[in-house]
Amino acid sequence: MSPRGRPRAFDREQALTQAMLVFWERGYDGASLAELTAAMGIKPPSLYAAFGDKESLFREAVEHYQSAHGRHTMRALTEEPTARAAVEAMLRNNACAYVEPGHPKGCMVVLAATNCTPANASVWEFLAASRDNVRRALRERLRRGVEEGELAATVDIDALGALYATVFYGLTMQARDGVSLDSMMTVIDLALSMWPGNGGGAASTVDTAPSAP
Amino acid sequence: MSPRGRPRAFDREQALTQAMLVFWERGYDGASLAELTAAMGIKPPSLYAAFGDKESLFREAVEHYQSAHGRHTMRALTEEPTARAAVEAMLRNNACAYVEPGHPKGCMVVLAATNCTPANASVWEFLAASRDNVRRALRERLRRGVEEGELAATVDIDALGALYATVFYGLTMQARDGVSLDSMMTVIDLALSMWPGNGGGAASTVDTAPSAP
DNA sequence: AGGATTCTGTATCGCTCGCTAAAGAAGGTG
DNA sequence: CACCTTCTTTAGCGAGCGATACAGAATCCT
Repeated sequence: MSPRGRPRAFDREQALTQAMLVFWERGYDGASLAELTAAMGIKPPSLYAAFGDKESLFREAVEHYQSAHGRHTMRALTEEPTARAAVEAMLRNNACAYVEPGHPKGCMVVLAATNCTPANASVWEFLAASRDNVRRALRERLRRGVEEGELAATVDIDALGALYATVFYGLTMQARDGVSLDSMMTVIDLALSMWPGNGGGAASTVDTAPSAP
Repeated sequence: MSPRGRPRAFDREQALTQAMLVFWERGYDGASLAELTAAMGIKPPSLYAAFGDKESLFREAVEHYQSAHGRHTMRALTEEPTARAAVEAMLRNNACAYVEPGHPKGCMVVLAATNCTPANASVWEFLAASRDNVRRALRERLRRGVEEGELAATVDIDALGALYATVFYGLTMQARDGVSLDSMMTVIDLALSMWPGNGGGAASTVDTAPSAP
């Protein structure tokens, strides 16, 4: 039951990966069709036949990114046994992913369209919605932590969620600006040292400068 | 001693302000000459005569931004009496500035060129250098805090500086994504609650959900 | 006044953008 | 084999980009 007509001469998945890398590094507007087709090893008509237009290709590239590199985030927030472990895993796994060799630094969902122009408004909203999903999942995980007795009922869920979201998105800027993984891990140490009910507070944590587990 | 020739028919400072607003919202690449000249109320030849080329105009716009809106940052880090007050003023003043009406949200130095393309590489480096200046000034202020006895000599200056830089840059993403000033202020409350030697730690701060001073 | 100088508006320039028409190439199906 | 379908290639479309040539207008200096 093979498809009729001339078979496709390139690997669609592989081409999509290359497109993702270009979008990741250049952003949506900054990635030109010329650079995309060159990286994918195909000509424009093949791209349009296989992926639609530039925006459709971008959306597929983002989904590919989320399943290949951003996977940690939602997995941590849904599968880790405790809220604290979830936040820690989310931050540490992403920090590691941000500086892996072989791809641009930082989070594609944050960096691929920071400016909203009339031309890319729908792309911006697409990424903004994804970022809001993370914020919502983070709050939800904290709420579950309260429900399960891990966190005191008096803890301000929204405030704590906003703090770790801020750190989360700040790490992407740090990574893109070339900050080392060690530095990011120490930032995460500090950010987690103020987890509610952690006891000692920040000072002791800073003084002993612990390393990541 | 007036200049010879036909006098300029527009206010250079005012035109620069309008250009700054366009770059702030659209980013360097996303701001077209058409939109810039329309906002400035002038035609392309006037722009090129007064500002050079697009990149020179952008650099001037960034300098204008830094003296008009980013002024708080370096002022706080150099003029506040204590390191803690400096960090707090830097974060709070910027959070307020990020959501002021009348201009785009978030920090222009962070948002105007997040992606580095061959065409805008020098612009990217210009902004990245400015961000590194903030990191350096932040570390320097903390180091001074140790020198003056405000912070214990055992405190890890680099780690603490990296943490507040991460929060600082994360706040810009939060602001651009529409997070409220209240939420950002609460994030700053939490981030400051783990200042070394703060005593109680985070839990009590979260429980009482204090408001900003 | 007359000339020198500088700014302004019109009308482009060459280039790159995202995208596509048209023809040839490679497979299946009779 | 002829025929149909689908992909690939070449070539180029209209639009928008950053930047400018040119002529006219406004000011100063002599």
